[in-house]
Amino acid sequence: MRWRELDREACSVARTVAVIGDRWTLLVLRDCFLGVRRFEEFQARLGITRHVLADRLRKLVKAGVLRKVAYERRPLRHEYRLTDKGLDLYPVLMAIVHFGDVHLAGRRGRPLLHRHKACGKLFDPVTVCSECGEPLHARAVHVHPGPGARRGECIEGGADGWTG
Amino acid sequence: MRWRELDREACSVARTVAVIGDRWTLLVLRDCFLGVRRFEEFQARLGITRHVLADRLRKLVKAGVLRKVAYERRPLRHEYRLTDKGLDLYPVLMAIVHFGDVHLAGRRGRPLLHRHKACGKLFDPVTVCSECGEPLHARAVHVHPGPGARRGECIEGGADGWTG
DNA sequence: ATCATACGTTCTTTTTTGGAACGTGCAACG
DNA sequence: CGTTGCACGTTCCAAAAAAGAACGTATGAT
Repeated sequence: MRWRELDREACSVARTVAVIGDRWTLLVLRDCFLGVRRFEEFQARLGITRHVLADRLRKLVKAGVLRKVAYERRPLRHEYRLTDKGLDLYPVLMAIVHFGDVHLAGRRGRPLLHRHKACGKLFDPVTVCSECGEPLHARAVHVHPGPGARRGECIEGGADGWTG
Repeated sequence: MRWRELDREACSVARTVAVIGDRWTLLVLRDCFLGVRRFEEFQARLGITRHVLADRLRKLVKAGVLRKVAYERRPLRHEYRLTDKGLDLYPVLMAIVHFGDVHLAGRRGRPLLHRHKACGKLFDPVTVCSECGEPLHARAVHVHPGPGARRGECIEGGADGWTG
């Protein structure tokens, strides 16, 4: 399987990975959620090659995650902003941040704190079941083919044996 | 910034991306959560090069996400299983799946359905605030430096301007 | 004129990946 | 005993992607 075939897999992980599954793309998105919008600022903060940055921004625009907005004419200048679709990646980024906070923070503690404006408190993101509201654990979920499944892809037999 | 410098950044996204921020690694983890454990099965399902698969499994073991377990002696054979740390990546994978389900599913619908054993219902993962339990939206979160922050990294000034 | 700014592109070198074959240890078959 | 098959990799070479630095372009400020 190559990059260009990934988005044709009948698997939501594969299709999403085709969009964001790249170290630079994820870091670009992190910066987007922190308010970065301009080419030069991404480049300076990330230390990414200009060539690769141009490529990743182009791909994110094509995927509908970012949009290019002119903020000045004469000379014409653009900036990159998250679309609504892009904002929907927030849970992915928060889940990544939380894993890092819990498992990879140095002894000084986590680098960034998050405050929920609605309740005013510092918080951690928690992934819960949409139906009962209880926190989700891998072992408490059973998975089976949906309408978009294709035979022999993504899930094959009983796929419950990961426990242990 | 190169791969090998990523994990030294004072940023939970960068550190997590240093572990999982790679297309193949994410697909390997997907398969782990679907019950795949053996080299040959990863290779057959993913179509990944054996060389790259060996490399990714080695890195995941080194990162403490997977562990190598002997399931047979004479000949000695190993399989790869998620550790507790690895199981903590479940919210990341579920967030990725959900984004794919919502934004990238074909017209036939989502490829996979998830049932919560605790309540018995088909569900979607929802990311909520640990303090008030309300669903999180990017615009409702304010971010500021924590104890592990380093000057000039990850967040610089007011970082609330991503809206719009 | 010269410099600075913002947003890229071009060029060359280094690193990573794809693809196929080979190596190892052992068991089962004929 | 020789052969086949399996599980788990490693090795080798060609192709693709990334790093690093310089160049291009349009404009406005000094």
